[in-house]
Amino acid sequence: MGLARQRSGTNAFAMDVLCARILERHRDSVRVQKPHLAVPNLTRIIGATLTLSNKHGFHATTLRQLAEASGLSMGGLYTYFDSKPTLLSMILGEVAETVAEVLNQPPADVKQDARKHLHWIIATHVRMSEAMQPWFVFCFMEAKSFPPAERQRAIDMEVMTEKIIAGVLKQGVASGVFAIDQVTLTASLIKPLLQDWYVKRAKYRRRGTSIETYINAVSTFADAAVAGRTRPSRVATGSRTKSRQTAHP
Amino acid sequence: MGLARQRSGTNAFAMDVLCARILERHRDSVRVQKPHLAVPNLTRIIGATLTLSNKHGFHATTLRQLAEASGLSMGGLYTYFDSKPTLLSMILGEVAETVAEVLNQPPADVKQDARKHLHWIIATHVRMSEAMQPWFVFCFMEAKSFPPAERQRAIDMEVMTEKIIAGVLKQGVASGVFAIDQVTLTASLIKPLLQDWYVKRAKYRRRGTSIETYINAVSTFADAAVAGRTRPSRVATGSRTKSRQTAHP
DNA sequence: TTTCTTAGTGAGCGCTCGCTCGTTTTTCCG
DNA sequence: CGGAAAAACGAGCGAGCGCTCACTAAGAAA
Repeated sequence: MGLARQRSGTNAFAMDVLCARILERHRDSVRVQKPHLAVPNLTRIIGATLTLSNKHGFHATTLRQLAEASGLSMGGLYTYFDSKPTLLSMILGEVAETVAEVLNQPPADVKQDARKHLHWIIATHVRMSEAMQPWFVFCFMEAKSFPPAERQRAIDMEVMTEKIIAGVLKQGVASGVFAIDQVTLTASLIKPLLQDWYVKRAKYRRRGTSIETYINAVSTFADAAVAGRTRPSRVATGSRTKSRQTAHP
Repeated sequence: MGLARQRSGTNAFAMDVLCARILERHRDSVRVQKPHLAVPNLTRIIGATLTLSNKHGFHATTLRQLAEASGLSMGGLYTYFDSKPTLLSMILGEVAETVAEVLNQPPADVKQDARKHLHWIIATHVRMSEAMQPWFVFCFMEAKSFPPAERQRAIDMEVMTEKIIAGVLKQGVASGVFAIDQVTLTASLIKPLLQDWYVKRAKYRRRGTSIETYINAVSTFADAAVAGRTRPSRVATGSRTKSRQTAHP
């Protein structure tokens, strides 16, 4: 909702926008009331948490490091969360909410055409994970050390994305555009192709692989796998929809 | 070398075989000399390390838990390694060595045919990761918290596998069997398909997806992506080579 | 100005960590 | 056997963890 109203031209995935959403959701547990103080502080806390955790792991990140990196004191941190696990669940919750919100609202014109829809999901997911890379890496790498409730939420998030893909594949098979005999398995093989972009981001950066090149390659790869009748020879490069998630550069 | 001499019928990827190889490599730092004591003890230590680390993370696994789970005392553990990071590098080193050894020695008949070779790599990698699942998961999930030297080794391992795939793709393009314009990028998209089997093993187990089904699906997927002229309609199910890594059930 | 509220501080608490070392138990061979 | 060498033990160490709380600074209300 906060996300849907986002003006185009503003980055809906910017740190401070996401952190403002976190604040809204945790308004009664965060003890700082004034947004003009709370938003920048929480932004620095979350930013430091993502940076440090993605380097050494969340468990290995100490609150003293976090205090130093975010410019607050030990006690100051505890006016923004009541325990270290809470901090973790703030991040996970925001990612889960955002992913669900974005992927479940494809533009109307895209829904009609299974192949278009598949390409939209690929492009949207890759671009979203690019804009929120530290967040995605955090969820992926730390999921196993989450407390049970958060862990289940991470699994649900994974399952949801796969179900969305599977749904599109099924639609494509029904309308005769795709020819797949194991829809679920195919969907679960497309998923890791989306994840590779953020899990191994450093490798692609080193090689100079652009996000458009990557989206194009995955789309071509997926097209070949779903083996439709009308097989396009190439996916248009840089084809962006008008939707908000492409607002960032 | 220890691996190459393995008799067929014996599981070359069994815990105790791998741990015996670790002992050999660390003979001068392990203080227990007698193999009939050292092998079973180290096997229990490594086993407990993998189990506990894959559940909570290596960093969160304490030496007291490890002592309890392996049936040794705190002090007893330290006759097998001199520090916690050493224990980590024992595991990583063994995986790196084994992967390199196995994937770099394809059967002679397979080397000639690029498509066969690609299928062999897929089947071999998936079967190896199945037999050594906890080891592979450990390396994948803990890589970011390795000390720099070990971390580089993990990256090298990743790069090596990808290079092997890329090499086969290049060969296939040269011999006209494959038609790909971005060999490296295609290779780096095949890699996560191999990893998904062990990273998300629980999901596939829950769904009852057999290893043969998975190998077959990935092979078909890859075949479609490399878009050769002579396109086989289906990969033979359960086609095993005579090589040692298929000895386990 | 004075008072009251909110945001932020940091030394210190209880606890557990990785690791050590003097001691005890087990093994093995003459 | 007996006894020395090898292996295993586990209480204890200093360090550093997550977290607390008596406190101060600063802005708003009176």
